[in-house]
Amino acid sequence: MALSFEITARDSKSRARVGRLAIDDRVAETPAYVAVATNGYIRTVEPEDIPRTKTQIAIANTYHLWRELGDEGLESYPGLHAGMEWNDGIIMTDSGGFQVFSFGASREHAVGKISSETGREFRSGESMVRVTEAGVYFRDPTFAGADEEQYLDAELSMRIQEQLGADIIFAFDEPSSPHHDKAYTRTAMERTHRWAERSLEAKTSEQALYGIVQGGAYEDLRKESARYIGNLPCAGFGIGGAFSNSFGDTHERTADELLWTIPLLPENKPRHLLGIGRVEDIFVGVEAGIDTFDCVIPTREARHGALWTKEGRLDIGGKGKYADDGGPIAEGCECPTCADEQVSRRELHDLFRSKDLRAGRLATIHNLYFFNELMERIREGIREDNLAAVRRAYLERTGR
RNA sequence: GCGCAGGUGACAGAGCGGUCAAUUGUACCACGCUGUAAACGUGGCGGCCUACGGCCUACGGGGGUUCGAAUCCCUCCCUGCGCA
Repeated sequence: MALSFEITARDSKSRARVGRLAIDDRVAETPAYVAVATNGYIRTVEPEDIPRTKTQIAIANTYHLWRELGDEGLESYPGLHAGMEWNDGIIMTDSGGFQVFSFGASREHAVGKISSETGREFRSGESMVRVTEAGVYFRDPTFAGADEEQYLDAELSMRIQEQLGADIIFAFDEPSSPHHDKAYTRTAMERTHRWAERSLEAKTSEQALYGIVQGGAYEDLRKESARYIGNLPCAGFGIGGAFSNSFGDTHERTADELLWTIPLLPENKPRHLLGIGRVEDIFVGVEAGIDTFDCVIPTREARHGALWTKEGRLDIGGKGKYADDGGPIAEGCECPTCADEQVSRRELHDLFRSKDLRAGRLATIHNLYFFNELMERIREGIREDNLAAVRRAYLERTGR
């Protein structure tokens, strides 16, 4: 099993490129959108739906699968391709590094909320993780085991990722947080570098390992991290700790971070932007030279009733006006939901309102298709050296 | 006709002398979601106003008791169940 990456076209006005990412006979054309399948499946969607959404790559999560399956469950896990009943696509696993942030720093400034799943109230302002040089302790009441704390480090992350059997795996990292100052951001970045070395060292499989660049919003740190990680013998590179306009950040800042980082990474290896993004973000990333993106937006927002179109995001599940709208979700959309099942805005709205589980599936299929089609258009745009036309087609009507 | 139980905001359903414009859920409205503790979360939800405060109208109708009533009493109307 070996990753190959071939650049087949370039944009003359930006760093955008078209590529062919292959792992054995699994192939993805890039730039590509990666569907998020945290727990080893894309929520609400059936295995047979995946190819119909033009999805080429999916990403599952080490931490959440470990939490769900436990050590024993992992022993007998048949692997993600079997688990997802999806043999043709490329599958990645995130290392669990993001949970260091989402259970940690992101909670420290978060607004309190209640999980309806567990009925448990999680107070904001309390980190649930303890980061040490060796690894991270998670205080997670929803963990399969009954232990007070769960310990995860680079070596264990590699072992779990090997058991999960994705094609591409990520180094264990500590994402930078917009809540941290420069000194801590440096500390986390340097730790991430050491953990990347340990991840490479610990890996025994043939899986392609991506190192992760951190460094937050600081130019010197980003560059330092890109040089460091870029020099490691990784199959590809992830760029982490980018939040676009979340957490008070901006698209411009994301663009800056990418522009500092990417020129320092090997030209002929794939680059993945972790956790981003929305349509505007995709253009920013592609033009900066990103090859793959993963983001929960298409799937999560679909379940929340929001449908993505060239007119922008429509709150079909939430807005009463769609009860009287018999039109298609998106004019001319060729997705299975719109073209095959011919679901109207009204029908979808009614399904959401009646809490019908089919709503999430239909919406998820549409959104995934929408983003995958966007990527297809972007590839065409780069090949034709007219990315601007694609940008116009997607962003003009939303005023971005 | 008699007996019993009830009539509370769009609906369901708490409250049972003051801290009640009234708990909670649903519905509805607005907003949010970026390596998924999210098929979810936050806020609003009688009207009016020179709105971190005030005024009015409100707990089936009417009338009482009381400094004060959604809460107690009388009466009328209505609903459900039981007996005729």
